[in-house]
Amino acid sequence: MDHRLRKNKQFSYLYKKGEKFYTRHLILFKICSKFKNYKIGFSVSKKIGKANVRNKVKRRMKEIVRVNNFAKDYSNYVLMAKEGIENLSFLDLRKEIEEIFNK
RNA sequence: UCAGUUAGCCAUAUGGUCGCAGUCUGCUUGUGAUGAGCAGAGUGAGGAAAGUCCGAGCUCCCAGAGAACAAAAUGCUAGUUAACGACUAGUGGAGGCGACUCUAAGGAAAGUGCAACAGAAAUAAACCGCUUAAAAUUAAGCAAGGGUGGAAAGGUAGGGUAAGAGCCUACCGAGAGGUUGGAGACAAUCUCUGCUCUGUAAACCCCAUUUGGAGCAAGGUUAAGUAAAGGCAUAUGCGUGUUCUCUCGCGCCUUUCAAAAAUACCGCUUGAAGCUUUUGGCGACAAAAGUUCUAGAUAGAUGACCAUAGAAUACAGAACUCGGCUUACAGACUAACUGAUAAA
RNA sequence: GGAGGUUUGGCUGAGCGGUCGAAAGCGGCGGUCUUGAAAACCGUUGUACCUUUGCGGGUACCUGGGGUUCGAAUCCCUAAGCCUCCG
Repeated sequence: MDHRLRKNKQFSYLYKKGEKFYTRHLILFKICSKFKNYKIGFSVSKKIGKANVRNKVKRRMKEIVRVNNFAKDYSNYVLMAKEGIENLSFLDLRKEIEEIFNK
């Protein structure tokens, strides 16, 4: 099963209609899905850093969500990174993602 | 040993657990169509992948040929290259004790422009001066010294003179001509000319050489329109820098709407390719033989944890593909050479 | 990925290689007016370093670094930041 969001349309739909949660370095958009499946997309803007930094942040977020299985409900998510996230360690990032999914 | 110069090379490795993206094979299954799932095998970022500063391939547009103009680029010589504004070897110039490094390096006597302020004067000659005569003014001669400036009529020394001056001589510099060496840039040397003619071309320009435009978001396949509206207009129009000539073709341009539609597939990775050896060349590089196939995504693939070794913690992530240039960078290693000190 | 533009004082924004630390406006500060404020009018106003008891004076700075030129905000090279566009 594919659990990634890939279409530009789906992203803009979530940005418009989704429910928002904030922490210091993250924003989470959430909306209920009509299928019995969850999907999650990751967004890291150019403000965060150069290409290799952005890739690293995205990989870490993917890894954390996959290992800890945070996204359980049948919903669609977009996890957006804010400035400053590139300086967090792996463990700090995990704490923060845990926090935002508990909200 | 210390300080340096140049060239090259590496850019963590090995093992384990979970996970990602293509490819191939096998099995299962499905759609209007492309497919989807599981298992196994094997592959998976860089020296700069970056900046996009040059040059090419490739694709589309420009109807074909010729001429002129415009615009842009390059600028010592010879070579290398598919090509280049790159590279190599040299020449001239600048820097360094040296190894060596840097160099947008054609033309100012084709023409035009500009040179603020200062200074008497800026391409031009007399402010302070010097000398002689006369006597406090003037006349004649001079350009050595002072001062201004980035630049002031070749420089230094000697002779000469009323004072001076290439006025004369020697050396240096400059120009013209010859000879020799070199493929050439140019170098060496000889003779002649006492030798006015600033700087700027990274101002216009002149000379020589080169260049059609856009870029893979190019463009194509499937599917889907002989859709609608407006403007110009039947050759005096349009045809990708402009103009002209000949041949030729055709209506041309703009806007809006529709479809899963910035979609699916192709383009997409075998290429002026890499590696090894030999030969030619001072070198850039070329030729031959053998050998290898080694990313191809499209919200965009490499991460997390543990162990061992360790100097490796930097800069940094392919997006059609090559050749360069430029910029960023923790460090490790190798070779050759230079200077200083010490010892033999 | 590709193509282009731009950067000048606290902000906006002119600027012919020389009189330019730089026009003009907004803003700030001081004054006039007012019981007080606003508006209006008048004046003034960049930063850093050095020097001076102070007034004042000098040097550097037009995104950073080089170069051409006697002289650069302006011309050339190079790097950085910001902005726009694409079937």
